[in-house]
Amino acid sequence: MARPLSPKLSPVIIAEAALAMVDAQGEFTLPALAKRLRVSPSSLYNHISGKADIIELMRGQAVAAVDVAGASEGEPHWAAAIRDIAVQYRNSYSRHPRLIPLLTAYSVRDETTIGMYNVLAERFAEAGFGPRRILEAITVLDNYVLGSALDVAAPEEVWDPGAKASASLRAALDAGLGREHRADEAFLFGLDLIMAGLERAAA
Amino acid sequence: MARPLSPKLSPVIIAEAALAMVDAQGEFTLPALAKRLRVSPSSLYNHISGKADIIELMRGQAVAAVDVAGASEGEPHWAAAIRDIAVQYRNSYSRHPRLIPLLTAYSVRDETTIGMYNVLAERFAEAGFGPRRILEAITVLDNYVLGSALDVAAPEEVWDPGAKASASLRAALDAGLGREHRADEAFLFGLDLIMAGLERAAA
DNA sequence: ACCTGAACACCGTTCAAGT
DNA sequence: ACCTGAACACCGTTCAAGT
Repeated sequence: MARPLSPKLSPVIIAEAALAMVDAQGEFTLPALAKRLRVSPSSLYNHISGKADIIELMRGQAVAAVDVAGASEGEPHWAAAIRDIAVQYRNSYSRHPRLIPLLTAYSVRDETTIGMYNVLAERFAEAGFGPRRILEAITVLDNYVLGSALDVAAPEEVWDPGAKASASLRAALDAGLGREHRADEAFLFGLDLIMAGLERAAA
Repeated sequence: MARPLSPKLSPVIIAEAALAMVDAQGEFTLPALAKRLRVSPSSLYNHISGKADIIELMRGQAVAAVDVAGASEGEPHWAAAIRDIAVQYRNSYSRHPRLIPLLTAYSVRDETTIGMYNVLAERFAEAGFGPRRILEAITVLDNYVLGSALDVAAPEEVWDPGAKASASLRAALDAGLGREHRADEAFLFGLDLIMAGLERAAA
């Protein structure tokens, strides 16, 4: 064996395989990942610096589909452009809900994400917000999107309080739980509350 | 050794020690926890069922200080009561920011948290929301609070895009970053956007 | 009932050796 | 440059043995 003619591995190949494992099982180990790639665990270290590195690669993979440019140029209204980015951002993560808990422990260096912050900042500036308010607005959106993405990842039992539910909570749970798009509808509801508030703040 | 006259351990003792470790180091292992408690690792299993159990105990510990009753009874206006709960809830978590990434992988069975959901549901019903809207509103608040708590936990470098920052983003970062209460102010800004939106939705 | 020590299967990472 | 196999220190959990 040793050194094959064409490499069996690459950062992208590793990230894709790891993401598939996380999607399926909610976690991954280096031995299992190596086995899936028909490779020895130590081989991975020729392409990545450790497990944390793989997690960062998965973040990039998940978010790569976000089209910041489209929202930035095509859309004339700043609020509509920002809303569009938030929706795309959240949808990227909800395609890999079980990845999110792994991401929360690490910081963001992903280019797509930073590109998104850039567009958001420019759009908020265009709306007339000052620097400090811009940082607050981006923070609010980021927090909300990440929290909402976590909601998709959370098991359904999060919302099963057993016998301790009040009548109002019980009715609410019965009305919404198990609905396929429950998390999506709640996300959009809240996003529109936030966007409406930001538009009023701008005026 | 063996069986001391009075037990050296209890779930609360274990949870407190584990929380102290997480606060200090961002993680904990059973061997290290056992060492801190001057006990053998296997002894822990007389009081807890595993590592996941300890994490759930820490969640309860962190959130125990939330006073749902006060907000529920004392406050006449539903929106003010709900806002107060959200603030308390978020503040509990931000006292232990490094705990949050550990929590996100597990579901909630904590009594305080469920009690909080109950009060929220009742208050929203009082405001005239229907069951489905109630579930959405609680979801929105929960997502936002958790996302905001994560923001406290995140290292400051999350917001360091290096040379890739646009002028608007750069200015925003300079204006806000490093400010002691940056995360708190952003949280309150967004919370008030959401609450204002909910009040308009109720009317 | 509660603690111990030995044991198990596993993990992430390093490194000399091979081509 | 890239893969292997052996090795290391460590982890979470189980369980028979002790009192």
